[in-house]
Amino acid sequence: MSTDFLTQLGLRGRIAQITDEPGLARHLAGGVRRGYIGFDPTADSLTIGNMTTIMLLAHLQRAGHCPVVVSGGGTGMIGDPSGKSAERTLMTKETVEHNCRSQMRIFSRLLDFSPGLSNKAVIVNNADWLTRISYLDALRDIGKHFTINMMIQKDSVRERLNNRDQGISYTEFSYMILQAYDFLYLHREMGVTLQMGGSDQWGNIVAGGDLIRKSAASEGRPDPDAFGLTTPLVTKADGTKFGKTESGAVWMTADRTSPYALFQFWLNADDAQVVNYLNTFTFLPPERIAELAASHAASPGARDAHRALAREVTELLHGVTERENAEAASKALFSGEIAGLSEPMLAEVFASVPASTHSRASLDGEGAPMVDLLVKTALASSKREAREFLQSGSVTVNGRRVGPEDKLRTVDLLHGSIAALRRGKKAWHITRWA
RNA sequence: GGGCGAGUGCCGGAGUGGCCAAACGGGGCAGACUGUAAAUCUGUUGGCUUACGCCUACGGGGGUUCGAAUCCCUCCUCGCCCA
Repeated sequence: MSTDFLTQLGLRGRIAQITDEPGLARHLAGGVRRGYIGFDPTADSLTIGNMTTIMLLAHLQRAGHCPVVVSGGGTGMIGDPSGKSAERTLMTKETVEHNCRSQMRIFSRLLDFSPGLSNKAVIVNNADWLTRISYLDALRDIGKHFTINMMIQKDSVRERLNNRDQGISYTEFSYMILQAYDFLYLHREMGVTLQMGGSDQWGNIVAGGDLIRKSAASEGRPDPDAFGLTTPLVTKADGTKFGKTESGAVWMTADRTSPYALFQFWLNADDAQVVNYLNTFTFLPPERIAELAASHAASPGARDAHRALAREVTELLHGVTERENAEAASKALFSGEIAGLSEPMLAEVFASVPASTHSRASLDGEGAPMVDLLVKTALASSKREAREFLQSGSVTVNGRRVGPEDKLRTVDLLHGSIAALRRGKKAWHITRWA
């Protein structure tokens, strides 16, 4: 199809580790291959952290291969100890199932599931096979191939073993075996030969490959093709957690993170990371990214790269229309000149910004105190905090700065019905008064 | 099953009868500077109150005391060691 899968990922700096690079390259060149990534059903949506690995599948498909999404309905009932400092609470079966189903809508945005396609994307749920194997079979057929010695070498396990306050349960300890079995099962039943994931999954991925080889060996079969590839975990410039904002994680669905919020998130990306993000979260060709990098280096203040990043990702996840709205809102809001906008234009711009409607009568007489308004619109979490914001001059109404004693009156309304509240530089809330 | 130890705010982590809404660090938020960036500096970070102050909080419940995060009992959870 297009560029070779590994080459493409290499150009983008998306490869952390590969089990057998030359081997995998040869293997991929030899035909349409199937590669999979597992996703934990810990929520009914996925975050942009998960997006980094979904993009691996997307690139795989674009290179002509077949991506397989494994929804962790089975493993999700156990919980992966990787990267977790504490034992997790088990989710109910119902929650896990609901989350699995709900996540499917996301994959269809980035992967092509068209029935006619020869390398169409496939989605499976590992609950389908994991819930069927018996404990005894698992111990005999799978457990035999794992030594405890090897398992306790794993970083995530070792950390928990050495931790004075947090142990690891047998349940989570066994997680690796389940994930390895996934790979084995997919290899046997669907001809999947590649497992991918974030670099924190390296241990689990290697274990899967080992299991495939060992069980083939024990049955006297030749060495099967089983490869592993991991992608670097995305971090912020300072190496801290990525994908968090004031309101929590950045999600891939509009019900949790609005297209506008998503757009803003990328627009505000650290300079040092923009190019990396472009490579990771967009399909823009490396040449185009190089151009953007050059333009950013030449004039960082213009933030062409940020804008391109925000546009690409928002469009990818929410479509053209939503992206246009988000972009228009962003532009209007931060140019500061909302007061000059026409009413229909305002409506369009604000469609993607948090909004609420209030009773016009409450503005009569004295007017509505700003303090209360900030709390009502959730721009402040308490009156005390609201006062703090007002005092420090971080709040504006329709572009005009307001103080702790100020009240909103009918005459302040834009077009007779709208008050656009802004706290700090980035937090907006539109109030309508009817 | 037995012995020992731990459970504090978003996180880490002090505090071991009143001076504790709780040191310190991180994170968050806001302000300044800028480019809706980073770094830096400043402020702030349980709730109500203009404020004096009040209320809720240190795993759950009960108790001792004028007064408890701090002492006692009990339950829960977790860790370590022994079996």
